Amino acid sequence: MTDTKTKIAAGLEQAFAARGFAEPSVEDLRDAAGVSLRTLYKYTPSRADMVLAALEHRHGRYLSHLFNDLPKAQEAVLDVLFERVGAWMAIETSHGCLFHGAVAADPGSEGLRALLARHKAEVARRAAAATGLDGREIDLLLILEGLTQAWSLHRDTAVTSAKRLGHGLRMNSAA
Amino acid sequence: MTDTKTKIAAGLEQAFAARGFAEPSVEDLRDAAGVSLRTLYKYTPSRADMVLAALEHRHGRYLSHLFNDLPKAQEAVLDVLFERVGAWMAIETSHGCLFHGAVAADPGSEGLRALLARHKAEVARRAAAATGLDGREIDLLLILEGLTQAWSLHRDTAVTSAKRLGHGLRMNSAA
DNA sequence: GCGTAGGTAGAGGGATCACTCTACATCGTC
DNA sequence: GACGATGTAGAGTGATCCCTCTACCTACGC
Repeated sequence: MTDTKTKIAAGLEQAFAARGFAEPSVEDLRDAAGVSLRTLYKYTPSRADMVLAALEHRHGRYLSHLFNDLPKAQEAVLDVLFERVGAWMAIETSHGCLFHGAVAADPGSEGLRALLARHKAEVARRAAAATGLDGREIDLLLILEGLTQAWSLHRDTAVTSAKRLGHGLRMNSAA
Repeated sequence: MTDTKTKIAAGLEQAFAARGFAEPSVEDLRDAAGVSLRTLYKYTPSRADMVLAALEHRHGRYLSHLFNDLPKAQEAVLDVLFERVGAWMAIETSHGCLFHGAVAADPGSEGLRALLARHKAEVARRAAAATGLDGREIDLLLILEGLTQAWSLHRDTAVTSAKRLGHGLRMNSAA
């Protein structure tokens, strides 16, 4: 049996991703987590902690999805990354970044903001490393963010647009 | 006296922008709108309608802020637009796009999704028209979205990054 | 002077919610 | 076979929330 903590985190992540952060009640979250209310509160002592646990779990899954088993040739990596973002959106979330959504739902939480910053920084860092575009972390992050947001309205068109912007990035990288 | 409807919409917009969509109670919103509870419900018969009214108001203000009094020379317009986005974020919102935030807070609302789509489509359309980059609406939208999201973490660095990406866009636009 | 339109003030209902607590089940270990 | 750790089941509590409703006020046209 998978240990209880990750089972809870996985269930919470699914619930928040599917229904947003405002709507699901703690009892809904209990059902999604597949444990009793007492156990749920043992691992996540408040509803805010449930949000944090869900995002922490998603962070790990997102990094794996994007960066595992990338092609060796660095020129090919960028397109693959953008395609994987599109695939992630199609499978996991119909709308925007869950981390930004969590902060938007509760702008007063310092813990959420810190987690968001950490998540984005690590995505940008690993994207730059994987593509060889060191020093261009923020350019990469901007395209990735734009793709994530625009995908919900434009699907594959947004992916090809991100690829085009990414290629331009590599061109004037040499300059 | 400004008419009651816009006074309410302006107050609601400020309240949601400052405190998110989940936290403020209807009584908080009443205080922000500066009217009585009865009048508030007369113009916006449910809390969901209050969200819609606030976003409708912001839509108009955002378009004015971005597109009024742009320079005549189209080559200069793109940079001005990105700077205005940065200025908007600094003044109006510390975090992300309010429209995306509203959808994230209540993913089930069809009305919100429709409003989001309309808002983004009009921003992209007018940005393309103002810059002369017709046919590149989605590229422009992707940069604008990326800038809006990344600004909260990287401030001016995100603006200069958007400018760089925008210039690349113009270059291979000739190709 | 009076009616009407559009406003204020605020109490109250009915429902929901986050969270706690009691009582009981299961299982591996000595 | 007793025990401690870890789990389930679910009722109860106090607070909060959205929304309605009654009662009253003010400005203005005729």
